[in-house]
Amino acid sequence: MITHMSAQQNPNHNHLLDALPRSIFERISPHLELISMPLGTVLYESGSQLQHVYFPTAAIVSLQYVMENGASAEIAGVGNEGILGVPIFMGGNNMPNRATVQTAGSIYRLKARQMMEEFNRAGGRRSGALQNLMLRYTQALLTQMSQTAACNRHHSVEQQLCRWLLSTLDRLPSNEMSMTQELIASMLGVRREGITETAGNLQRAGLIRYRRGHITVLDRPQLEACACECYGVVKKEFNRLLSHGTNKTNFPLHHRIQPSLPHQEFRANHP
Amino acid sequence: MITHMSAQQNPNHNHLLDALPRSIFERISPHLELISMPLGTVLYESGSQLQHVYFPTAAIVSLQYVMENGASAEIAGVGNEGILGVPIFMGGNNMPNRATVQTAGSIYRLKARQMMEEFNRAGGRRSGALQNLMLRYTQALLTQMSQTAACNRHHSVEQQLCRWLLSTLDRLPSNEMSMTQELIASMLGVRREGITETAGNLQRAGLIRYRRGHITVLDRPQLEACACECYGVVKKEFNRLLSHGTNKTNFPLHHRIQPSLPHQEFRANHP
DNA sequence: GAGAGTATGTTCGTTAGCACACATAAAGCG
DNA sequence: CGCTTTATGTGTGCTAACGAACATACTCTC
Repeated sequence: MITHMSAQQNPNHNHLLDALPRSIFERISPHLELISMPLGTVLYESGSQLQHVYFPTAAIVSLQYVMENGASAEIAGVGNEGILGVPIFMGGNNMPNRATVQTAGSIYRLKARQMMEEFNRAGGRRSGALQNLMLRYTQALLTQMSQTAACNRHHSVEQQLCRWLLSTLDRLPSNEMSMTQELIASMLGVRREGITETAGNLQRAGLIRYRRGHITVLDRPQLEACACECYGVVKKEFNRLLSHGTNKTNFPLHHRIQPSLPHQEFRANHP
Repeated sequence: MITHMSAQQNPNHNHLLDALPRSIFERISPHLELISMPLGTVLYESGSQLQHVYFPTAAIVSLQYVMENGASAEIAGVGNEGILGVPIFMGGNNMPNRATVQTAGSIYRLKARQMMEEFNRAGGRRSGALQNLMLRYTQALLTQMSQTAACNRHHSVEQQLCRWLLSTLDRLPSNEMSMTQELIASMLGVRREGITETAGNLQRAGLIRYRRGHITVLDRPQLEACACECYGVVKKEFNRLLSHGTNKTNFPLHHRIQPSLPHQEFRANHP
């Protein structure tokens, strides 16, 4: 169990938990278990019965879809800004996704029963604060997924790599991440060689530096300029939907320069 | 307003509305407005304030993301199995998507206020039936979006075209749809020429037949064989999450035989 | 500090899908 | 009915990303 601390320095915190009203937090905190999650842990598999929701603190978890032929693609990432196990309170219990730990760290775990009890605790005609927060997070997740869909359709590997690095960076305490190119490739659903080449370009341009299994972001603004719009869109939605009360979920969006090459249009839909 | 009819023959029905308990349905039905939606109507734009939720009956609406450069991609489709305006009850009010009518037809409209009133109407510790249903639908939507993301990453235009035809077919009363290749291309976010070529192949193989603006599905099982797994995964999730009580949302995967209904012609050019 | 294990670099041929530029033909409309 | 609009058909490069098969080099462990 943890106390409701304001300490942003505390590494063991999750923005959703932090955003809960004190009264609610105090009710559930005795049931929170802090668990250490090594890289590669599978929190749940496609179709498995979910028993818990998880609130990552330092850990980052990747939601991926694994295809019949074994290929995979990341659908969304979840770090200290979010929660895993959304289908528990949405009513479907599970989803055809796998949740894999992409960055080791600790996670708070809460039993499905306790979660549901609080989720359904309503004050008369109005829904409770936890329900409210969870639904808003779920909407942000919807945006993240839909943006991933559009991004996978239209953006280059380079743009996507930049986007991915930035969103991972936002969930980390420093500007260095422990991450192999192979792992990134499997997240983005592209070839490892493609990442090697692209990362090489970024390094030569001075945006990042890497050595065997570690990547350091050197020039964040430039990285944002190279990323596709998707990064900013998702970030803005998370801020809009989840910054309230404590400002902990409110990340500033760095200056986004837009050199974007004038693409020709795809013939928009119904003019 | 409509009455709570069991008539599956009635063209003006929406599976979510049909699945509501009679008592709830009777409360909201006086507020339902049936509106005719021509092709190309934009129900809402990215970032606009949503005022209503919409329950399609014969109409099919496409949720798309429109990129900065004008390119677009369909994120999810919504027909008589669903609802539009999910962000209203999720708490975010809007989303960075556009909702465009892809197949003309009628839609029930309900004011946001009425929707919220019923959504938050809870019986003590338990959430109401409407909330329950809406959250389950939203989870199905999550699955649809995540599947679109994975599909955009890994599957060929042919597989995607088959998937798209099938899921559109599921929402139509007959096996013919009024649809130009240009429109399909913009939905899938690919070039029109790519659709022309692929559709030509499918026609030559006898799976479909088409003429200027109309496509008829001739061999559904074959089409399913050519589609990627995504079609089945999404369909199964919708069935799992939304077939309850009345069996109206429960489509069998194969052989969906339906008496041809007279469906209105509409102008192929956009308003 | 040497070797094993694994991460990264590089190459070459292949392909799906793109961009552009048209030709043709079917509806719709006056 | 002929004319215009719009949907579809085709062709010719072109490029990003793929697949496979390697060569190199870092690090961790023993």
